[in-house]
Amino acid sequence: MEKITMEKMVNLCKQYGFIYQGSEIYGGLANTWDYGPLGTRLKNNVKDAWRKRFIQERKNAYELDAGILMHPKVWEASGHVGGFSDPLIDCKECKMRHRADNLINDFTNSSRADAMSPEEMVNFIKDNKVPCPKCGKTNFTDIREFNLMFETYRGVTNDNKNTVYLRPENAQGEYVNFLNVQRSMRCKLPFSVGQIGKAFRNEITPGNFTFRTIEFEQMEYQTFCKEKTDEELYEFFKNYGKKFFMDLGLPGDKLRFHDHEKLAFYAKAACDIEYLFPFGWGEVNGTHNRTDYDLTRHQEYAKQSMEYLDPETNKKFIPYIVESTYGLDRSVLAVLFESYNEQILEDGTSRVVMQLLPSLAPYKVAVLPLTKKYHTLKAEEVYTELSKHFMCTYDETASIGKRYRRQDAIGTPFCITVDDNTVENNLVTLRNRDTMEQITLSTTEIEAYVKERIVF
RNA sequence: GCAGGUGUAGUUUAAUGGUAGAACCUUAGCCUUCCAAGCUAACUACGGGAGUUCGAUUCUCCUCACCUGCUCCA
Repeated sequence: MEKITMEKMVNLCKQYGFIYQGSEIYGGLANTWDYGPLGTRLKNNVKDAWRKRFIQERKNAYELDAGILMHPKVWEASGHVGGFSDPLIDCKECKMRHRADNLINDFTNSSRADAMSPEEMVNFIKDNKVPCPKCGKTNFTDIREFNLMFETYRGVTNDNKNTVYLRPENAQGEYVNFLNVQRSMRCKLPFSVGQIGKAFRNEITPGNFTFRTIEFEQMEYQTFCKEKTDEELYEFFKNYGKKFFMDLGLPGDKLRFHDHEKLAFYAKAACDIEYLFPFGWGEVNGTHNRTDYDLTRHQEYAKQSMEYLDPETNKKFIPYIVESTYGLDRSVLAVLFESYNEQILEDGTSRVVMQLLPSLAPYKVAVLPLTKKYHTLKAEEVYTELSKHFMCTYDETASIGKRYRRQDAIGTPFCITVDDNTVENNLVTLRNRDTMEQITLSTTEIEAYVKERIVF
């Protein structure tokens, strides 16, 4: 089997309608991608799979759909405004860009820069002649703050007071609604609130196709709990997450845990799940123990109590949060890479097979009339009926062999051929993509046969 | 954002200072009763801009995008 490169995957995705370059006719906008008809189906199926595992099949789990635009104070409370832009600095000699805080911390082997202002960092670097790690010289630009949030404006004037931000993470939607959900759904700790939605980060880094984009979709899961249980839950979600990816068809030996040594300011523990992409290990999930940091901050900034009243002890406290975030675009990309399979057949020709799980495949069934002349009407009838139950496609052009190959290339698990036997006896031939087996089924049996095999 | 590379139909590519040839794909027709058959047609390209030139896809500059590496990643 040939190893697939990133470039090949980009072309494949374009050719078959999974993913197109964003704004392509204008030359593209860097690190934006549009999902085509098949990519959209695949993505939705991954969402549905996640929803099933994390909302439907779990007790005390609820889904939320919060706004992308939130009150600006949310981002002050969360720490994204102000203290949370990267202090970037460039070496004038070799043009290498660095983070000033990392430069100082690495130089002093401490974390002293974390408490410094940008001016203090610049002065420290000058006074101590901190060298550029690449060229060894000390000749840096001033610090330029790079805020990762996209800004937009509320109202008709571009007045600073009306600045609002596109959310850089979804979690705050759950946090600010913590008490709403708790009250209206009558939740007891621990309970979870999940959300699927877009987030935006104004990053300057390269993309690796859809792995890193400026607009991306997350599936995330916030579990509110008592402090005494959080370690246990944290471990649980790490493992539950890995199982989820394996259920998507990713093999265990291409998944690994990666514990963070350097923790974000709010986290007590952080662990990524990484998948082995062609370009190396890449994060597909992050599980964090965010402690009571976020709710405490919101209580402070909003001047609203964020406390939960424990009905057993009648004591009030701010819950701890275990967050587990799944990168949707990254999950889809991993599934695409894992599914790609180019097979050499006995006659020497090859077929590209996207071995997507039937539950994830964009189309579950392709209806193919054996000949255009005699079988089209009956085939359309079969197609119309099956379309009521799941996504189907229909193809009557070119030879039957070519049509099988087309479906192989987009991962359709089942092809149904309509021939004389269908017209006369309502019997179709169903061909399985993975086993290449062909069975004869009555038209009334197809629905049950397929439904049984597309459950996630 | 840095360094290197790439940019010709949907894809893979050829040639050229005188506006481009192919294969596959796609579409239509003929044929065809199960795995990219054949025949006949059709469609479609020099990433964008500026400059040099009588003339630029080709040379120069700028720009945009992608790829690889670095860097970064809440």
